[in-house]
Amino acid sequence: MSPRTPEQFEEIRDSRRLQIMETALKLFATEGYGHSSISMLAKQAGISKGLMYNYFESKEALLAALIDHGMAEYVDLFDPNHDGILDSEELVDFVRKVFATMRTHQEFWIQFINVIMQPKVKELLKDTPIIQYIKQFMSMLLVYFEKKGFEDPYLEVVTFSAMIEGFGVLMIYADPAVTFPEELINKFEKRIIGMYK
Amino acid sequence: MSPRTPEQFEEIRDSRRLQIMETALKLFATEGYGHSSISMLAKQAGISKGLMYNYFESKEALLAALIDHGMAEYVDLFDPNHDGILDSEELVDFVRKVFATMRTHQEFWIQFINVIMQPKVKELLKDTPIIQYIKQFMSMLLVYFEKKGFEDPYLEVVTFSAMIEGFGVLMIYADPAVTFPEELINKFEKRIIGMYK
Amino acid sequence: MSPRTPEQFEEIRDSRRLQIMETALKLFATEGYGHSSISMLAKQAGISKGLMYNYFESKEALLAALIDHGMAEYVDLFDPNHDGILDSEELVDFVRKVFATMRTHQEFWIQFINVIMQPKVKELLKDTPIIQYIKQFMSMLLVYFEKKGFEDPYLEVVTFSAMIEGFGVLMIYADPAVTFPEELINKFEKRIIGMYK
Amino acid sequence: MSPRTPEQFEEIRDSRRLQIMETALKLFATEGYGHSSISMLAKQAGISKGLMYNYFESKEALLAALIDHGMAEYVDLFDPNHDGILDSEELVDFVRKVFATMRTHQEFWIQFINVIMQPKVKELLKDTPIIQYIKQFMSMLLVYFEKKGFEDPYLEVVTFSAMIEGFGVLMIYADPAVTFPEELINKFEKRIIGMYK
DNA sequence: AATGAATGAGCTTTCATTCAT
DNA sequence: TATGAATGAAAGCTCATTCAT
Repeated sequence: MSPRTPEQFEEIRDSRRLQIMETALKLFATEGYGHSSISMLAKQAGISKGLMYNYFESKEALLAALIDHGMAEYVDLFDPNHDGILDSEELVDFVRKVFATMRTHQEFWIQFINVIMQPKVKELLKDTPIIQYIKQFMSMLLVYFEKKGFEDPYLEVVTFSAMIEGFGVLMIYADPAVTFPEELINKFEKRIIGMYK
Repeated sequence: MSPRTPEQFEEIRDSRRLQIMETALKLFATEGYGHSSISMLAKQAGISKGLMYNYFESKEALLAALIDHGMAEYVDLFDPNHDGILDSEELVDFVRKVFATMRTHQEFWIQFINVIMQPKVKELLKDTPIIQYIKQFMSMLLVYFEKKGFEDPYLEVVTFSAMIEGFGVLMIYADPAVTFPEELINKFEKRIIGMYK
Repeated sequence: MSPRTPEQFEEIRDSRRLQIMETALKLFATEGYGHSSISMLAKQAGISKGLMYNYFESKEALLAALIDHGMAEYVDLFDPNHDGILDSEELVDFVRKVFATMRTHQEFWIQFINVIMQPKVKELLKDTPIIQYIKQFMSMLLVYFEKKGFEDPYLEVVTFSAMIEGFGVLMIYADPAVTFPEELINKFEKRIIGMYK
Repeated sequence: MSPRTPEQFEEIRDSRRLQIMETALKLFATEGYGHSSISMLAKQAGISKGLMYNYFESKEALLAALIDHGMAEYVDLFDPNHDGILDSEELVDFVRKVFATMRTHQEFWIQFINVIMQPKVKELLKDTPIIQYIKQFMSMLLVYFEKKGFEDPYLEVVTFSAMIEGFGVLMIYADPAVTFPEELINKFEKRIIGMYK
């Protein structure tokens, strides 16, 4: 029982933080941010109410951290860091990564989308850099489809986006007790790649 | 001097009910159900807090009425009452109606979708007949795509659904100050019809 | 359809008043004064809320009227108007009348007692003349028992009162679905008369 | 510095619970359950409104706890745990205990009776085991009076009950500022014992 | 670092009362 | 005389947050 080193303390702090955030994500996704109380959160996380405030300044700060953390997982999706130009390979890569994420983080993905679609949360998002990344990516998409010779590139951007987002929404609305069939995800992925690569 | 007739009372009630529901839809859509208080609702509707309870048993009952009413607008979309069989014409009709709705009730549509996607609200939806209608429609779609000779009809159902839902979500996430361009809606509609008629 | 005479109007008013009061007594007795709302009262009486205020200034005024009216039924019990002296015959008469009332107005009696035992109501009672009558009657009882040669006349007053009140309470606490057996009332009445006449 | 132990927390909780219940009993007795607000209760108990809900789920739950706790004081009165048979000594014991209680817990007794006689409260009582105990006790009384050779044992049960309950009610209706004379309680107790031992 | 009792602002809801008709 | 829509004050209750330990 030697005293813990500062590093160990920090590790404990980090894992606690993460544990709280995971619990919160689950809770906010199922109950909604507004209907989730700190009491419920503390109980589900197995900690005291007071401790939560040791890790997060407020309920809203917890939400912000949640979103930041969640977005970090996705931000590089939208950043194929070749300044401003999207090529065929990168597009395919983007699609693959998106669906890989959906596949491997299915539960997290659904919960996360569920949370960021809540009106209160949308506001918070506006101040987040990811929005800039997404807009940039859209512009790049537009240029890409132009170069590919699509008749109406803007319509193509919309179609492409709608298909991906729509698929995500379908997953959310599927019976939550059932995992979305991976086979289906594969096929849908292939279809999109086939359409736009 | 003479008291109001029952008809007059009914008229008053009906218009007030509608007024409250319209205000509530707008509020719930922008603030979220959980973050909307009856105080805010009353202020925006220009009535007293108490009056709301003269028309709806509770905040949740108001929400339920909202959903019922909103769904009623869409339920016949999913009910091409030719017992169980969907033909090409009916599918085209369905798509046209969906996009017509998006076009003409754009504001309502966006608000409504915004509301029904909130977690607390999803639960309420489960007890609603529309879910049955949608499931039936999906089955009919599957049969339709089978008959049309699509290689993987189930994938087609998903693609079809994803495109429509995805487009709806895009509208919601577009800058709310700006109307979604009608020209774009037209093109996207044509594309889907072209793919599946 | 000749126009109503003023007398007829007054009759209508009086019967409406009575009807409201009867409904209120029942309601207050079963739900408690505090838990009874004017809405419930109006519904049960088959009138509008507004009309109630046409007949009574307030909910409390209705309660006061109720008590006044109820007490009027009992006030002469305590007023054997032979100035200040109670004789054997009058005592018997008193007991008979009390039990006659319990028998014939059983439902009313129970409801009435139920209402006047509520704390809020007790206060109202203090300003009522009946309290004076009861105190006078107690004094007369004391003198009566003294003259009768009881060893401890004050104890006798208490015993006498306790037996009558206690019997009343028993009736209230008996299963409300069942009428209290008349045979039992008779016997108990006889016993008291036997003890004190 | 170091956090409170679970035992300390439990101690705090227990004493607070009791304090709230005592305040509530007093308040409900004087104001009536219906007319007592949580605000008043909190003010009189010197706590915040919210804290009450940390200890009791609702106003009604508080009332139920009150009754449970109050009844616990009396339940063994009605349970002379000799299976089903009441003898002379036990009856005397019962009477003595009842009056001892009235004497020593006079204020509590009056408040408690005042509370349980309120209509809203009677309903709650129905689900309480004490009712069963009282019924059993009544049956035992009946058998006891039969064995003693009383001409009409059922009438005797009623008389016995009426005298005790009636005396209790007299105490409640006596001027609340004045303590009911102990001498009188003694005499009345002796009288009942003399009648039935 | 950790607890949960305690607070108070603000929520949903109820209800006596008013008033235009 | 009669209606019930409408009000607003106050009720019961919830919950993010604080703080002594």
